[in-house]
Amino acid sequence: MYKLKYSYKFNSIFHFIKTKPTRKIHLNYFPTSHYHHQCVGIKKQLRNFNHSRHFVNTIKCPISLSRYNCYNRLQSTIVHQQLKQLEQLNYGNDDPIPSGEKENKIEEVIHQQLSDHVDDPFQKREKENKIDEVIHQQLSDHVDDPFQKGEKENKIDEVIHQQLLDHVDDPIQKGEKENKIEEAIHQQLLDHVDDPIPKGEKENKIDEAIHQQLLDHVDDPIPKGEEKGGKSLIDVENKTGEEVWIHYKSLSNKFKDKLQIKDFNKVLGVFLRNLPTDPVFHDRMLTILDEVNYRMKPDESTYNTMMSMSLQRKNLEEMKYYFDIMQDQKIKPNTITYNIMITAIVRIGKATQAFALYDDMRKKGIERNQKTFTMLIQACVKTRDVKQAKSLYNDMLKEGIIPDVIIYNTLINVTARNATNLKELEPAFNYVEEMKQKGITPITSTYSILVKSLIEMGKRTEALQIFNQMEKDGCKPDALILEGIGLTGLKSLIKMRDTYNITPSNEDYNTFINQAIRESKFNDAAEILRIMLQNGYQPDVSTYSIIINAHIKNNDISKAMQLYNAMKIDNIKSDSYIFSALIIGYVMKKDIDQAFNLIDEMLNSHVELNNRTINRIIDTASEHQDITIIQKVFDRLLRMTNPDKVAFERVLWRVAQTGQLTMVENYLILMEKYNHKIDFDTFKSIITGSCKGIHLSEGLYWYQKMIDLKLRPNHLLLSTLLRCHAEPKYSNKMFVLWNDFHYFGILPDDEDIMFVLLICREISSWQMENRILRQLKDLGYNTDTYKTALDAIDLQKINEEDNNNNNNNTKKDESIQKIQGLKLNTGAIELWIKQRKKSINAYKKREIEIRNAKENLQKWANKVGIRNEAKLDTSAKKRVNQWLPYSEMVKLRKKKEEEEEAEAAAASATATAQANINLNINTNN
DNA sequence: GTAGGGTTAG
Repeated sequence: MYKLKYSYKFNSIFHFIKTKPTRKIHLNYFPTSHYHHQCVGIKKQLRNFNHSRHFVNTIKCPISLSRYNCYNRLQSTIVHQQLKQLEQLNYGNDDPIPSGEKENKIEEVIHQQLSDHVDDPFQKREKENKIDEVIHQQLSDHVDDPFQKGEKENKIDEVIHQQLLDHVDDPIQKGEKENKIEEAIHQQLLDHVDDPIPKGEKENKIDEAIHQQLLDHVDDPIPKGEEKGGKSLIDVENKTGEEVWIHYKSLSNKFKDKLQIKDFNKVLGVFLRNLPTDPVFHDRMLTILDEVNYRMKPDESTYNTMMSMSLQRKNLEEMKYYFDIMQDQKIKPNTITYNIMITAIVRIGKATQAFALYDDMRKKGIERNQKTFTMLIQACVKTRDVKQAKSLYNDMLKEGIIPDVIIYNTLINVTARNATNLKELEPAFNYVEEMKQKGITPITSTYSILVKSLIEMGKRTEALQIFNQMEKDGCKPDALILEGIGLTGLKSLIKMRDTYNITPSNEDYNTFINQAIRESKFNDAAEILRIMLQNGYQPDVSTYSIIINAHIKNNDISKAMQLYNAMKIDNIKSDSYIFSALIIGYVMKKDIDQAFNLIDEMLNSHVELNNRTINRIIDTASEHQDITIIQKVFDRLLRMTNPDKVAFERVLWRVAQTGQLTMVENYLILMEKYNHKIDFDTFKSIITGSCKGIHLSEGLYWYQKMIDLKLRPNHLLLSTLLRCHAEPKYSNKMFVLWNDFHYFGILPDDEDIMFVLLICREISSWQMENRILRQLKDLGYNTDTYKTALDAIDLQKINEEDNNNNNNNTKKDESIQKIQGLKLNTGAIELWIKQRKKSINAYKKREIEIRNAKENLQKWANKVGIRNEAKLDTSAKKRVNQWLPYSEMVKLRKKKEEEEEAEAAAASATATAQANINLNINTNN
């Protein structure tokens, strides 16, 4: 099977298929989901071109985008590919058809094909939905009767609700200054946004003006002289993103032909800057990239801008896609390209990958600059490696790069974050001295970092010294450093305004409001908002977001929605955080319909329903006792998005808590249908879910299933299972699990060992206890420690029982105490759990012992385990037989890989010989 | 004003 990479042009794929008529093809065309529909389109195209006998598969999309996005994207991308393809296939190079006619024909064909394509995903979707419906009906048939438990939950709900109401109402009844959020802040924000009509009118006028300009522009013939004059043909200066978009759309094809790559890049740059205020610019940027790809070759700036877009959208997969595709197109990444990649990777905390990119840069001779090193030093925050930061700083100096204030701040930050005492913080102060000597003035955040670190150490006096130092250095405080020294909310605002004579920024105001709300000083928050509005500052997304979130936390969705609607009038676009908060609010209230209305609105305004939000929604729905809630929610999510594997697994985790095997199975079927691989993590979710719901036999059922599928458990899973079975009545099952530690070569930790040994004591199985101690000895453990721990606990237990018996006839309340004590201490396990902290500390110094045990265990798993087979119980024996020794497995895997490589090499050779096209062929796997 | 960095948050 061939796997075609996404970077190949549609034509190349066609050629390839023509030359390899009998091959199965795995069409791995584009990794993002709007391209998923292109795959659908291409499949259809292939069928149109009589290649139906070729089996073309699409891959699953790693990114979930709404179908709305797909719909929009479909038009621009497919048109260009089809144009190219039609030009070559239908008309060749000699062009027998007069140009006007040709264009019309192409347009006709495209139009036809486009409408085919547009319909296709939806038709397919409909069919799928029907299947879903059936499955979901089946699933909901299996719902556990939730009402018994539900009643209890409702009561808890009631109590909480009452508490919240109390919390909100109390101040008013008492007439205290601290108020609920309601009237005060809320009303101000609402008042602020009255009168939407004048704004609308104003906008209409702007629209008209732009429209007129455009008409003028289009009518104007393009002056020929300007073409090569280097003067830009498209004017983006002093224009809003919206204006540029309208301008761009109005340009004729002929005019666009005259545009150079620089012009397109400029437009992309404008759109990028507009992305934070309106996510619709994401689609617009993709459209521009399509046009560039159609008309010419993008350059590194084009892709850098696209990657910067991905950086903003926090979409690393998308970014990697651009990074790969630009190299496929033989466009060389530059410093900026790498800086963007490194920034993104450091932000997700993968320091080693970031350093690998740095090495890559050095190998390729790509210059590093200040920004590169800032991010690399920043990566050391995550690895807690101050030395590495220092050495990177030295590397930087060696390369002749002059440090600036941000580099110093980062260095100081790395040092401060890892300092636990004044001595460790000293290098940070040295950096401050060094920068001052080099004539670089520290800024507020420089002091801020130090103050924060000192406060965390409990060094308040020193923190205040730094704050005073800042004032002496002529540096003005901001909301953050004031918070550092303990000033927040309204107090902080007044201090800033009256003592320091500083006009707070919009961010300062937002911080103050946030602080006040956090401290439940709602009247203060309202006052801050009043001052803010009075001073002519407009509330922005953050202001709204802070207050909406406060409402949601107070369980007041209607107030939150009022503000949401107010934002619309205020013409501020809600971001994914706001939507997410509101949707969660509705799910908490079990109002699924409203939640999904909001999701619809969210998608319509081009805010992506990201996996983070999807998973939050699922988690919130999970918390309801009523299992149908999460089923309903997930069902509807499936209809409109493409939830990731983790989302499925979260649902499985919750569903498994009901202990219903068929329900779990149905979700597994569903998961498979959505092309998600069912692997260890999937079973981990199911098994831990079963354990949480105390459905132990179901948990073991899935565990067995997992092993049947030749999936290997890890320590955490085995340990979890072992712990749930740590009761005398489950002792047999527990010993099977204990054996599995050895079969799978997983080293039990001290807690695991104690759990098993304690159960042996509880059921008085000396034989088993001895066996386990022998095994441990084989592994190189010092078994005396465990024996001592066991004996200590046993003694206590006996003592307590004795006491209890002796005191039986004394004072009544004392005996009640004893009975309660006994209840808590039934079983040695509980007793040990209470004390285990001590014992774990006692074992801490045994690192070498544990390392040796690991090695021994591996040997044991490979050889001894099988030799000792006779001693094992039957189900364990079966398991051992299923599992080859590790080294055998490695050998087999290597052999398989080699075979596949050989096959691929042969296939590749023939492919290149037959088709003289630039196609890379990868083996599957 | 073609693209990239630190301190804070929902």
